[in-house]
Amino acid sequence: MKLTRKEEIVVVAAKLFKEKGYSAVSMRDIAQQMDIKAASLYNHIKGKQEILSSLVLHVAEKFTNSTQTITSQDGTALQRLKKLIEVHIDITVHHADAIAALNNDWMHLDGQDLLDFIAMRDQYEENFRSIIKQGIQEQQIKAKEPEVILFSILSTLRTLYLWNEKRGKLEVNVLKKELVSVLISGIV
Amino acid sequence: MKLTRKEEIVVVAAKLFKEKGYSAVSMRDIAQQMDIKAASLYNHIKGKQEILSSLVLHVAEKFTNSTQTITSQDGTALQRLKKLIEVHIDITVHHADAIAALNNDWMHLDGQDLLDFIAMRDQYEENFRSIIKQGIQEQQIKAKEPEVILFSILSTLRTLYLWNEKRGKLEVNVLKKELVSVLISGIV
DNA sequence: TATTGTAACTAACAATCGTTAGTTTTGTAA
DNA sequence: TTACAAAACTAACGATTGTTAGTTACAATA
Repeated sequence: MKLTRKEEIVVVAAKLFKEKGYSAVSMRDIAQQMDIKAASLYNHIKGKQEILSSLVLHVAEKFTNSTQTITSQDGTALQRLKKLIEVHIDITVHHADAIAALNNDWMHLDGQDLLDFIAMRDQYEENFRSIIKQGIQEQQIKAKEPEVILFSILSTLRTLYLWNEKRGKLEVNVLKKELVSVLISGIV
Repeated sequence: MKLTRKEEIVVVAAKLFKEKGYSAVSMRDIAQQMDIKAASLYNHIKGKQEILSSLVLHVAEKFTNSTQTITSQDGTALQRLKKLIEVHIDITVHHADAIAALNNDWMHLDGQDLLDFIAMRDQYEENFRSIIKQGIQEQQIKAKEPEVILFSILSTLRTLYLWNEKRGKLEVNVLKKELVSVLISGIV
């Protein structure tokens, strides 16, 4: 599929944001990477903020929709949790750069974009939390602090983008299987 | 213990860096937070870079020294792993803001500081990795991909600083016990 | 061929950046 | 009270920031 010029800009910017963060990347940096002048970017985008919000909100929607779907379908808590991990890996593999911005640069969103993001993130976490609590109630999951379990799994999934480059040799399906096993059954 | 004026600046800056990242925080922001003018900061520090390197290198040394100590002492792989998690929690609780910079702003170090940091980080990871491999060899740890186990535990520990605020009610010793259990024995 | 839309350009803007120089205030010790 | 050092100040610097205005190059369409 062919990208529009705007999409090209967003892709290039995402790669730079991942390296140095949103604030440390100038419009001139982005332009240089595309072999044009900074002013030319404005033929395609409204401003720097629009690049960030395109990047972050798009992938945030993916995550929120995924958890929403999984929560609404039936299945045991463990089946849902497994599915959640797998979906997370899929999205990460295909949108690693955007996830970097989602993790590290979301606070530079402004106005309604920021509010929308926070709402989506909260909803996402709440869905995740309810699955864990369901699992504890059904005695499929150990009765540990739900927040400790939530945090532990979530932080691993969120940081997966950093590790995706070094994945290299490891095939996606193997990664899914191993990570599901480690996160759910532990390492002993 | 009373802080020097320089240390005060570093503490204040760390808090701001945590919120918006190193690049998005100006010297005027830091000065304002201390109720002085930006130029006055330079009576105590050489520049913005020095704030960052004080912050990051100091806590990086703590981590590297801890793993080094644990690796050099005797004990089974699991005992070491448990100790490693506990030490990580201790450092996080006392230096949450510095860890934010260590995680998110290390790439803005320059020159020798950057090289020193990378060297310490690599050594730290290598120590961690060797403990896991030792555990697999001794059949105390499941024969999963070592990198998956390493990454999974490490990303949880590294992101702990984000979660430390919400910890609130949860006492440190309880957190240690629960997190060790979740990371090592899983959740089922 | 003439027209039109896309996408590049040059030049410049006001604002903010980290930082320096030189000066004044403040607190402490002689 | 005087002397000195610490720590603040004002004013300004050159560089870089995101962005705008106006113009030009080029390809597709009528």
